Amino acid sequence: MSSSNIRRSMPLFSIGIVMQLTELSARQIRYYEEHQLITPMRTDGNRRLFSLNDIDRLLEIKDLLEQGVNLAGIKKLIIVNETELVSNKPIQKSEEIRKDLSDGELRKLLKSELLHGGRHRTTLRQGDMSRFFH
Amino acid sequence: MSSSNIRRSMPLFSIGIVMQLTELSARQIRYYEEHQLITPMRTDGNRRLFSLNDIDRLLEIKDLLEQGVNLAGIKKLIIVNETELVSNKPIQKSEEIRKDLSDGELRKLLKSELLHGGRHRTTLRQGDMSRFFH
DNA sequence: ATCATATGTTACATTTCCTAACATGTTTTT
DNA sequence: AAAAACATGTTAGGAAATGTAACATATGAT
Repeated sequence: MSSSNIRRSMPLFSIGIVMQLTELSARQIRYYEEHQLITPMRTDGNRRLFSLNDIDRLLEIKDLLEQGVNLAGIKKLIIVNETELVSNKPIQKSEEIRKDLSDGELRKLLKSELLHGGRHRTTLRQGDMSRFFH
Repeated sequence: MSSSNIRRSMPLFSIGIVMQLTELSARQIRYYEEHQLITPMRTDGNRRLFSLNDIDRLLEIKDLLEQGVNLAGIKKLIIVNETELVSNKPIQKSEEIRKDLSDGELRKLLKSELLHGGRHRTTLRQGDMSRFFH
């Protein structure tokens, strides 16, 4: 870790200062911590201590919230950004959760669809069709 | 544009078929279009026609929604992904919207904070402090 | 041409997420 | 010790995503 990163992650600020710097309420700041968007250090007396990275993160959160993004989305965006910055590599296309449909099933559906203009009731699971159209 | 991309963006499917393939309601699909997450073609009679790209996009939307991301967040994530895929370059750090604080103002605050442990009431706009800690 | 079905649009009802407000106890400062 | 700042918990209110329903238009089959 570079010396600048060490400095930027050094716990420095109380929540009161962070409130002023970010114009967020204490409630909001704690709420974002509760949802693991920031993880400030703690003093012996259990007070939060925020680093410059925490503050930047909070400003980014505030920015995205004002654009209507919710916490779940912000979390993903932050992770993407960090992965980017670290690896400098393209992001892995959103997890391939799509359940597979057998080639046969899907070909039949498509053929039927294209021929008849579709008037059937087959219940289908979601599937990625990219294999069929290169 | 490659021939495969042409094929993947060819308008093929009615909303009924897309409902089956994605297990989304028509209401949902139209809602996502309303919020410009997809832009299917239209027939002369104003019926929607979806491409394979539209379907993949819808599956991605469904996936992210199930993970709790709202539409604003999905829009940003999709844009990020597409930018990635096209440029294959790291993403630009989320727009530098942060209003500047004069160096003097901020230095004064930090000094006061570090020295006194902060007991002041200055109203501050949000600012990026990275200039002060390299 | 007619009929049945799919789709389009619009409006209202319902549920979940984020914020605000308050209460209470603990730590820190002076 | 008294005051200020902070921690945690609970509660209530407003906005977003979806369901549902009503009615009009388009499409395809016979």
